[in-house]
Amino acid sequence: MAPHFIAHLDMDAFYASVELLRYPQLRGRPMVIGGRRRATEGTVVRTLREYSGRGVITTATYEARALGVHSGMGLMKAAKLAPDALLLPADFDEYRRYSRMFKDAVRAVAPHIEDRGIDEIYIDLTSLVQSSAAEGAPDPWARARVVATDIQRAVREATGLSCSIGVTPNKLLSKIASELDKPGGLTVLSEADIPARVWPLPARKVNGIGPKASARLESIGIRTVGELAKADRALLVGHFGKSYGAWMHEAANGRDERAVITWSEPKSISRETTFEDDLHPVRDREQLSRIFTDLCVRVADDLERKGYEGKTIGLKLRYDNFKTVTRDRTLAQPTRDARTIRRAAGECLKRVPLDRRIRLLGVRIGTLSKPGAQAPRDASSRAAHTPMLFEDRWKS
DNA sequence: TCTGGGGTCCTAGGACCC
DNA sequence: TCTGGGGTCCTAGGACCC
Repeated sequence: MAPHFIAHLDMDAFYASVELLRYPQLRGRPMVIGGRRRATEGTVVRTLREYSGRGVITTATYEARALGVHSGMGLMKAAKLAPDALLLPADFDEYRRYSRMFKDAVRAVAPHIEDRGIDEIYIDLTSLVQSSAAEGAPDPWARARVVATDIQRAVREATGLSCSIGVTPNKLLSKIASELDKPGGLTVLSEADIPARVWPLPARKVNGIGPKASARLESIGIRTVGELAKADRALLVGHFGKSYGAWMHEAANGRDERAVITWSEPKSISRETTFEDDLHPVRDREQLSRIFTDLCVRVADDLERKGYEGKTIGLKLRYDNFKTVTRDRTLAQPTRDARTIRRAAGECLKRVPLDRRIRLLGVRIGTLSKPGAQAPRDASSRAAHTPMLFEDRWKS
């Protein structure tokens, strides 16, 4: 089979880098993005020391990372490590604008791209590498490197931002490769490079092996990708199940057949919020009710704006001890109406214990479809017989 | 002063259907 | 009454990713 040339492109410290375009005088200083915007929009730029409240770091500049802080870290913890690091609130509208700009710039060079969120994409370079065979270098991997360099230049010219790219025969390896030489890196790996470049890495570097799985791997003496690749398949299947265990073994050996998908339908839409202070289910019920209704309205607005309706309404609730529960309910007909969503979510609320303070409240809608389109035929009529409405908790 | 907000996918049991 | 196999939908939770 002809080899594929798949790139993974990852913007370098994306949110922070966008902010530095606005505040170039801050360049070189440790800086993190995160937290809520102040109600009083006075001084936007503060230091971590001055912050109090909930929130996590969404992006840290490389200067801040050198001080031990990283994305996902709680801001209060980060403040202890780097009290003088600058803190900026996130401006997602601006980041989305730059996201569109860099993706458009890439698309102009290499149109076959898969969105993986605001700051990264996969790009299938195969046909470009093939079609450059006539005028380019004889080695296709050298030609892939040229294309990737063109892409990096296009991104920089369009946005002023830098990115890192990995090019390999598949998505899994490219995702690993793009991280190997950040920021501004370009790492090209073929099959033959896997033992030297990938096997020494911690198993955690494989996209899909998270904190839980890597901890369990360590408990059976597997720390690196190479150790995972050489592990007995049956052992992995025994520990992680047929599907996940076998996948892990394939992944560690650099095998991945997934195609670059240029578009897919959304599966769900949700809105959630973590409160500044935990709320009491009874004493703060009016505030909760307002927030609850607002979340439903925002979900309905999102549906409207994106042109979907949905059938399964979900409630998510996180208690002060961080335990999270969800409930959902499938309606007979899809909806995009805020009141209908609110009513269904309200029914979900009645099925959840309310004996602790609440940290987070969220509303979700799934089983999406386009209104007007013929709904997928549902032979079952179970969804149609809805239980009687109880008295509304957190009545709207 | 731990731990945001938006997602996807998987598992597993029970209901229900053929 | 003692017994199938396969398939889909619904629900709850959890791992993982950006």
